[in-house]
Amino acid sequence: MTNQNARSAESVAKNAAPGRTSTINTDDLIEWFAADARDLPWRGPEVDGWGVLVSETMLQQTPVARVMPIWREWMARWPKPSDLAATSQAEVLRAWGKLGYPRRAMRLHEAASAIASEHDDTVPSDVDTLLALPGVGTYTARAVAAFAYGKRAPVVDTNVRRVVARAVHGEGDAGNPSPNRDLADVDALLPSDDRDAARLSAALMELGQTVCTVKSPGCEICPIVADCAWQHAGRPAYAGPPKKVQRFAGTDRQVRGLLLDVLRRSEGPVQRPELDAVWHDAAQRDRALDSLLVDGLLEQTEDGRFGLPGEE
DNA sequence: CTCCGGGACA
DNA sequence: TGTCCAGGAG
Repeated sequence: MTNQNARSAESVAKNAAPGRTSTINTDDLIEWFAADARDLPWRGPEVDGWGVLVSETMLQQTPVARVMPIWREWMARWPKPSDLAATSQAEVLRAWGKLGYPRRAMRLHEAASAIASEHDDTVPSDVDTLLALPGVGTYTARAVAAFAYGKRAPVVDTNVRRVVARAVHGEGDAGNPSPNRDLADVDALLPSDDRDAARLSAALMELGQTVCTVKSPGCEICPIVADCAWQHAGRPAYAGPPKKVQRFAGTDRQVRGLLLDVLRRSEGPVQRPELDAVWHDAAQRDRALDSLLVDGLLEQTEDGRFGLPGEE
């Protein structure tokens, strides 16, 4: 195992100066991950690119605990992209359940069709090819390349951004996302070897999720605390611009969720009054219903009822 | 920059 | 009640 970021006398000296950029010991992090990583189902050796793509899509803005049962069910029902592609949108939306952001399910369904028809039913390993798939963005494309195919690709999610902001830059937390800067920061940390780089990417995410957390970081058990610029700077509080908080209660998002839940739980299309019952504000209800139709998450039947797409 | 779900936990 | 959670797209 090679390590391009071995700690040097110079970097240790730099670490001692608060507020300065530091270099973390990537070997320590990789070793820690090998010993302490959680045993998540999509990390199994038998999991292929499809399993990783499904897990990464489900994990977008969604906690691990909620994803696990749904991911297992999907893998059992649809072990290959073509299996999902052959399924109706209505069935896919029901199986997505209450994971949230159901447009993800529609995009994954579209991606499965593209993979089946254009990529020989095999999830691509090339980042640019992955990026062309619906629902696959900067994060997911690199996560699949690294975790499924062991490639060297900077994988930057909210956790990695926080770890880098702290350990490398000595800041309390990351500011607004800046994709190019974030990718460059992480790229600079990655060993040149593909396998080691992929392991480090997984380790950085795991550290941010389980140790270097937002509220109560476990610095006392952190494998790279000796090199952490934030630690050396006295763990300063976040000093950047205030982060934007999105409301949920009372928003169109909530109404859309309530409407869709009626359809998920019904056998087939329902009459308008059944939908109207879920929300008091008629104008907002209509707006939400219309947006669901526009998004293709709902369809209207010939006789005026509403149902999940692709349903009779 | 705004919108897009939903649940758990302080 | 507020906050966070393996983001992506318009």
